Amino acid sequence: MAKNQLSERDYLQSYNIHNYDVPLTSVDITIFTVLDNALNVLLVKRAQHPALGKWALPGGFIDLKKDRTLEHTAQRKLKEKTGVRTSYLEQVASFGSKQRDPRGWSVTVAYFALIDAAEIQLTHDERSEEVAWVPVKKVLNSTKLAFDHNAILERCYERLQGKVQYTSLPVNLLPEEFTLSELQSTFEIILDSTIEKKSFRRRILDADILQETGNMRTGSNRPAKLYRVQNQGENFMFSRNIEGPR
Amino acid sequence: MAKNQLSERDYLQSYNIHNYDVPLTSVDITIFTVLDNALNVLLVKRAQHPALGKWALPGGFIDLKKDRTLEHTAQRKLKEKTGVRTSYLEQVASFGSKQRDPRGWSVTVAYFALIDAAEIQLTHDERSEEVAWVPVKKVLNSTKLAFDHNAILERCYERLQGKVQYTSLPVNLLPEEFTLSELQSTFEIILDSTIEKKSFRRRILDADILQETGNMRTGSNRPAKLYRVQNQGENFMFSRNIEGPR
DNA sequence: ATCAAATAGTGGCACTGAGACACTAAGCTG
DNA sequence: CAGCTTAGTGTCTCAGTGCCACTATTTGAT
Repeated sequence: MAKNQLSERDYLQSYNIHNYDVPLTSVDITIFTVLDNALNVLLVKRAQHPALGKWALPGGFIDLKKDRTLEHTAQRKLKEKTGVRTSYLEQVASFGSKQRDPRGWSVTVAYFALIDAAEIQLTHDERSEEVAWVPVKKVLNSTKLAFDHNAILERCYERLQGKVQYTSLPVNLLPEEFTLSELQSTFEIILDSTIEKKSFRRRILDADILQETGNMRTGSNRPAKLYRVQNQGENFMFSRNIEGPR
Repeated sequence: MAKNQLSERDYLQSYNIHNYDVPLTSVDITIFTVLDNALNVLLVKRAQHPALGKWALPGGFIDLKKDRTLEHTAQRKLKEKTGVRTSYLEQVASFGSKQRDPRGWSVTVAYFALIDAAEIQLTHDERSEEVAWVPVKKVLNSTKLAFDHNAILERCYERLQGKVQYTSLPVNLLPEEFTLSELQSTFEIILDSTIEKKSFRRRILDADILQETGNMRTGSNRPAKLYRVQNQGENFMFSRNIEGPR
């Protein structure tokens, strides 16, 4: 073939993506937080076609100029909605099909993020989209999101629940200092089940994830030790699944 | 904005993807098999620019006409190289950046597949690419694959090793009937470590994944019971990690 | 002061599943 | 029949967890 006799340079010179049929490619983020003892997710009300007026996960197209990597795109989206820069961010899966977007074949790369709601205020962004925290349960039970965002949310939720079985991910939903009870409660909210106190404490403490800050949380009863994450934030493994008492 | 006063129909009518800067989007597959007591991966020698002449994971662009979903694209690629239709196929992650492809911003969705090498013969395909099984270890140690395919392979390998800790995935690398020793050996090859025989058998058997076929594998010593997968193939969970003896 | 309520945190036993490893079982070969 | 090889088992130990009752420390009401 003639093509193969071209040098790579000449080939690249003559290459023009606009000559090909390519899918739309975007990034969507499921941003979780804990609010009022429930796991919430950040939704935006679409201010543009398609699916105008519907609630959706925040997301959008890759900016070929500004974004260097997919993760960068995700971080940019996160920042636009929440103002948060540092946060736990993990790629979950990509969803692509001919059907999922009325504009045609499209692919979206889904991420999930964990943030401490207390630290941020939602950003009504320039396109004046509404932004809101909504309980995950409520969304899954009764909200029809734009595109296939229900399916994406479900997958992110599954992933979160799955990882919480054997990692300390939930620390990312709390402020820097927290008590073991607060942490346990966060685990319970995500797993939607109770955890036996002693087992939980043993596991967390034995895993050497946390370090005492020396401070105490005081309230209307016995004060509790405050902890912070040990090894610069990253998640850490346990040896077994967590199960609640029968 | 005027745009918001359009009906969705009019908006879609006027929408043309060629007016936007979009990334290239493709699908790549890491096809694993066990050959000569080693985990092998299928590589193709690129017959086209870019990276002409380099070894790469099989993959390619989404066919917007023929492919209905990403998974369909992956299956098509798998079929083109191996002729295999049914096989374990799992999406691993997407890799996207400005740098990874010299043609510009590109995203690839990586899958991995497990097949029984005995059942297939490699297809020297129409573009006359060379196709070969190569030991994973060898590739990771000493082969510079095209694009970021080394990183993709590593991630797929990690995912495989990870899942083998708590699922019965390796059954997908074996023929329909197999002995427990063969299965154990497959686990060991993937994990690159030995597993204690009794523990392995207890776990697999207690997990209720397998069913005896009634047949025996005979050889130059005591015959072994043959098993097949119980519940139509899907993987199944164990309760703990597998660890080799010290 | 004292006591109750509430949450923090611990002691300690039972159970389960995995590691270890020696043992038995059943075929083949010479 | 002895000896090799691989299949498959018996059983002890040990670690991590479930369970649940117990102690500890605070606030606030009486």
